[in-house]
Amino acid sequence: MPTIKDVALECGVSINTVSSVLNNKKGEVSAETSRRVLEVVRRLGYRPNAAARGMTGKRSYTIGIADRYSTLDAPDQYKAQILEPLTHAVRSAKYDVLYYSGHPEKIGGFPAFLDGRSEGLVCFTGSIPDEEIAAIKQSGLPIVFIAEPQAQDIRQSSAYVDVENEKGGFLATSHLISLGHKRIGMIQGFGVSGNLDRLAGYRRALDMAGIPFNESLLYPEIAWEQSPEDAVQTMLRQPVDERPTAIFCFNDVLALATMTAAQQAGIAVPEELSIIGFDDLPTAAVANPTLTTVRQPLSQIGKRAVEILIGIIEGQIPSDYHEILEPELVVRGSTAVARIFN
Amino acid sequence: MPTIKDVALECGVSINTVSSVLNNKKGEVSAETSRRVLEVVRRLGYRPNAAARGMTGKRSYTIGIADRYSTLDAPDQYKAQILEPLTHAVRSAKYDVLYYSGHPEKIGGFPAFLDGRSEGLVCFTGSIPDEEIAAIKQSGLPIVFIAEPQAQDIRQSSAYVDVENEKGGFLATSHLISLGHKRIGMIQGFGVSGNLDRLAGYRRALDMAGIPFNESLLYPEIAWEQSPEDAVQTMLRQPVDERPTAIFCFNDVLALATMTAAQQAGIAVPEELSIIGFDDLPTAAVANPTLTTVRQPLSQIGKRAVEILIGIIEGQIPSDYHEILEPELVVRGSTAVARIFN
DNA sequence: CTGAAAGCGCTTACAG
DNA sequence: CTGAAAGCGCTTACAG
Repeated sequence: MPTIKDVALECGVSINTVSSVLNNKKGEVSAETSRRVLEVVRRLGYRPNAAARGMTGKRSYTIGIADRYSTLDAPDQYKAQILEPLTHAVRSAKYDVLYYSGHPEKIGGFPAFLDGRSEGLVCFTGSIPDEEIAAIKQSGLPIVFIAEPQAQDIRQSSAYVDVENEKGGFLATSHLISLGHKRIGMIQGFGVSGNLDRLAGYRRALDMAGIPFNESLLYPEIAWEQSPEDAVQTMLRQPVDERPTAIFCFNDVLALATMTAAQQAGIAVPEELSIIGFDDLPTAAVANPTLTTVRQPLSQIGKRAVEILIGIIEGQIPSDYHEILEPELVVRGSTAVARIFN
Repeated sequence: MPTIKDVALECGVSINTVSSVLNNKKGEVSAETSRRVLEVVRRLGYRPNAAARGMTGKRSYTIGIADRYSTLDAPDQYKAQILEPLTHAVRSAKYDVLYYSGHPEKIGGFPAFLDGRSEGLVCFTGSIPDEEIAAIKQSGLPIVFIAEPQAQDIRQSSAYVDVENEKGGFLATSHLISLGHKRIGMIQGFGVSGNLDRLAGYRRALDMAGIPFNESLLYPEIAWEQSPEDAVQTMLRQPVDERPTAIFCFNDVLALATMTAAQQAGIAVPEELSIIGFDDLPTAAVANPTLTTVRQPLSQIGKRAVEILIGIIEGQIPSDYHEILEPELVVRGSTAVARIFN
């Protein structure tokens, strides 16, 4: 690859002159010289080296995506739904997108996200360990979280985009209650504070309906991830008048796994067990039966995250700006009127 | 952000020592010093600046995506289907993905793809002007094209992944012929040589069936992109015994547009007009009627492009390697036995 | 309007 | 085992 020196030599001018031409320093270079330089630049196919420019404080117009790599990494519809509009928005703003592989082994134990190549970061909260989140925050790099960070101090001082989780949990649970269900289970997620809010919404809906909260109907995510079949079996082993007739899963992936496991165990969905998810992934609409769920506006989340980040980078939006979007109940085929004895 | 100097100062060692520790020069630094350096690195949250590293010839483990930005840029399912597995494959290999916005205004007229930030490029052939493709090739940067490049010299000397387009065109047309169609139109795409191959396959199928090729049944893409309705109307204005009873569209987007336009014009699909597309985008399966099409293994294309590119970068695959994948006929609801007088 | 010099943050031979 | 020096390719004041 030719360097600025090659161009200067070929033109018989100094490298400063070439640099001035390329950076549009108006009035500092004669039209004639400028023309000649540009011609050589074109002929040689010269392109300023981004690393060298970066060293001199030039902007890179690059936005990084911070997401932790994992070898288990299955195709993740949740992220894919966010990433597409996100990338699109970045490109529309004429920035580049750097998607870090996020592999921890790469250099020491430090998040590569801070390697100076990006002017700002969109961070998938749920997939980054808290200590790295703290390090990223501390660096002062502009950042927008997708889903609110767990730690309160970080949350308050950070920009993030999220759905109103408490309301989502409330909508889901209220829907089940409106169908006559009284023993409503919940599969709880961990790791992100949004999941606690979904639980809070679940409890508020029960309260409002005068249904006492029953801790034994709360199932931890972990068991379901390891083996949904076993978890369902365990749940069904409870006496008929104690087991749930409906279950609210903190996300669609788990809801779908639960549905499959229940069907394999001979439990009809929704006739014997109503299931409601959260997210509204594309798969939810084509599952069998189709999955009732609480919709997150994922594409809006991706788009807004970028717009806010660029706003912060360019100084028009405060760095602790948050945006909370509305969840929406999407009723489909996996929930039905309660039929089993209550 | 702290620099290597800060770390050295804090440790009371020279910057070379810090650098040696960070780059794992075994045996060159005492265990004790190393430990101390690492401790300070951690405490300061120091992260080597990628730009500075890049300047000294260090590898960046970054793969660039060359794709031309356009303001029209609507969500593009074709690219999205390729990009997801592509990104996934890059991350699995522990490389980062740099998705260039590709906006031409950015610096002079030169493809930013050559700015030195990537070790190799995956290039969407169809969306990059030929002159830029030539510039990219000339740079010597490892590159894999998605869809074969038009210019023969470049094609022969380049690595690319593509579907067997001629065979795809043959499969599509043979399917229509097997349903009894004789007047089979084709909407032709331009810009990429693969489209010529699809046309060649169309002609071969006609030949084999002894159906004479009729140029008036060839419709140029451009008219259909500007206004599918008008194009359909023009087509239907032909006398009943001259207009096509079936049409092969070079891609699904156009096939879907044609289907909608035909329906709006009161033409029943597939009863009065059979339509077959190419690609098998997700939308094809949920259209009404569902779209018969020739499937490209898009996710395989994305994955293989990356694997080949990394192979080239790491010297295990020749830089003119090509891989041609099999197309597959997917029969759905938009094609039916010919009923109109032939 | 043009050129010589310093410096950005790192790594890599090369001395000690 | 550790440090001083050069250099990567650029840009930015600063002289002329």
